[in-house]
Amino acid sequence: MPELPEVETVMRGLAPVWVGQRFDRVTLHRADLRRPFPDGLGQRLTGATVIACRRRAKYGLVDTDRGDTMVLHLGMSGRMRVDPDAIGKHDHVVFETGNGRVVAFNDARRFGSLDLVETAAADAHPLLSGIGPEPLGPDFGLALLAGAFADRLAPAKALLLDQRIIAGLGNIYVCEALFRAGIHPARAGGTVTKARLKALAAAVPQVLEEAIAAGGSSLRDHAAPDGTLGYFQKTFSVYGQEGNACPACATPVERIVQSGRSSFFCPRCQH
DNA sequence: CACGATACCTGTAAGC
DNA sequence: TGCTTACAGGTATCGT
Repeated sequence: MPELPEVETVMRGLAPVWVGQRFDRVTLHRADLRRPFPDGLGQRLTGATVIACRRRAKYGLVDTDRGDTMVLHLGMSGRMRVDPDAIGKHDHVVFETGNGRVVAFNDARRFGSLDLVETAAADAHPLLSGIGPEPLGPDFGLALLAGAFADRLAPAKALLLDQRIIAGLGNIYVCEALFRAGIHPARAGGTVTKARLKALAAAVPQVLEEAIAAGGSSLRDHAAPDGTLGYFQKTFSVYGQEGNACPACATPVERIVQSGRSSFFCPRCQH
């Protein structure tokens, strides 16, 4: 589910519930997700007060006053359920804070992960150290894209999905950004024109900002951190629109599979 | 090194 | 209706 805008939305929603609050109880309903939980996770968090909820790439970071940072990844199906009516089957970790709020880390497919590292070393965490610049930050722009695309044979789609190049883009927003920039997803990176790279440099932050503003786009199994389901309806220009009219030229949107993943594009607008 | 394919796990929806 | 199959927003790892 979650790409950068969804994780951003989740962390923004978590902040008012957690920041300034102490973890009274942390209950683990299993010992691992994608990987084992770190030793002493519950003890290290219990009694700690949350200082900040933030995001890096698709990772949510929760800093505590003990100098620890919880690093959580929502995988494909992860959600943070706030004040759930009941603890369900896939609520793997349950956090109870001093304000009486309950947050459950729910992840049916268990592709997510949860780790705890020293805050000072968070950037050096093996999951985070190799990740490229934030697309909404100052280091992203035409120069970065031009450098990353130059001489590359890999398709534009694959380059944008590569977290070492840019942080936080996933299948949906890559499809949308390529559409806006008029770039065919299968075009080799090195053959994308300068003009289209420039359009892409503008399109990437644009699609992300719009999604964040919309409260995070979502598919059917995504919920806002406060449980609100109101933003299910966001539709995309090309993502998931196979056979539907391109919003720009009305040509039917096509789907191809690249590296086992669906790419949606307009065959007339994207080259 | 660059790139593609596959595995991980479960739920949902479409197809027969 | 029931069973089977395809597919899902991510990442790590293993071939070629």
